[in-house]
Amino acid sequence: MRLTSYTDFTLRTLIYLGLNGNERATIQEISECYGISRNHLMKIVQDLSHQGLISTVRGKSGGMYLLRDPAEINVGALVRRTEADFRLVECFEAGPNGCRLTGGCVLTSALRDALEAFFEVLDGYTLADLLRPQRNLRRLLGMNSAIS
Amino acid sequence: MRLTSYTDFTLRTLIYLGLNGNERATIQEISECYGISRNHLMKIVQDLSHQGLISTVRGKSGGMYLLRDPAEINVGALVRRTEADFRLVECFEAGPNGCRLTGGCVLTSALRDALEAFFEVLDGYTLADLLRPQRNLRRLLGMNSAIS
DNA sequence: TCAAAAGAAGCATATAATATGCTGGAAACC
DNA sequence: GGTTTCCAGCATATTATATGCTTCTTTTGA
Repeated sequence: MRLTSYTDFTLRTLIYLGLNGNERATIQEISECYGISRNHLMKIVQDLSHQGLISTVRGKSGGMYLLRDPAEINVGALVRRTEADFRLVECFEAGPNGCRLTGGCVLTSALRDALEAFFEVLDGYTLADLLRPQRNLRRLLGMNSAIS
Repeated sequence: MRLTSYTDFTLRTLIYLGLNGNERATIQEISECYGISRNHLMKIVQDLSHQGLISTVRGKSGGMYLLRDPAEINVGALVRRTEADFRLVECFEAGPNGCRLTGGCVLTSALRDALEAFFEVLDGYTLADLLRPQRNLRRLLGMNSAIS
């Protein structure tokens, strides 16, 4: 039971951008800072862009920046979107799946409830909460101490 | 985000045995009933046996049966055990992991809380709860209508 | 105006976790 | 004694995910 690094990187990218203020950040810069794959990050950035969370600018002196107020970006909603596959067990999907217990099994609903509880916690966080220890985080990322 | 089929099959096996009463069930029988791999189930059964949840008997007319009262078998505890890897994100594990935010990041604790909430729900269920619609479940599995 | 910097898009490959299969062995029963 | 069943270890297949590669297009600044 784990989240994909896709989700992980999505959140970390938003944290980076949130800390970065009005400055533009490039994919190159973020991938190097976190030590993650540039290609993988590329797709994440495109998704974030399609979702309208960030704006990307091509060309020289291009890059990306947050479009929305961090307080409006909900972590739970974000994870629900990036994490595509919530099929905790085979029987989570509708239709004939082979498990003969389908229809009478209490387990399915128990797991659904548990998953819901998981997200309810995350729904209580916004990106702004993740950015709270701003000074410390900026230091960890080696950003300039002046906050834009 | 999904559980392994190992966990799924573990739970289904216990449900089968719970419904099966004092009868012995063979690996063959259970794997055919659910349409799952005999080999995979073999390992699950061995683990359940090592955990002291079931007793296995070799040889002709051998098989397995539940050792403990279903009301004493907690679903949360079971899933915690069968699902080995809870590293939701890279930074879940201690030590140097590469993420520069480690130490100042709120995300880690948010995810820990969410995971805890997930398990708290499952901790509220025992195998006995899963067996509740007994008659219906036995019918779904094609078991004899007489309950031993 | 042209070259360099940056993102866009599609496809191919690698990696890692999980699941499945295979072979041989040992115990229990009839 | 032989058949049935679980036991154990190793090998292979499958799948989702992550990474890499190549070729674009857009933008900007010298």
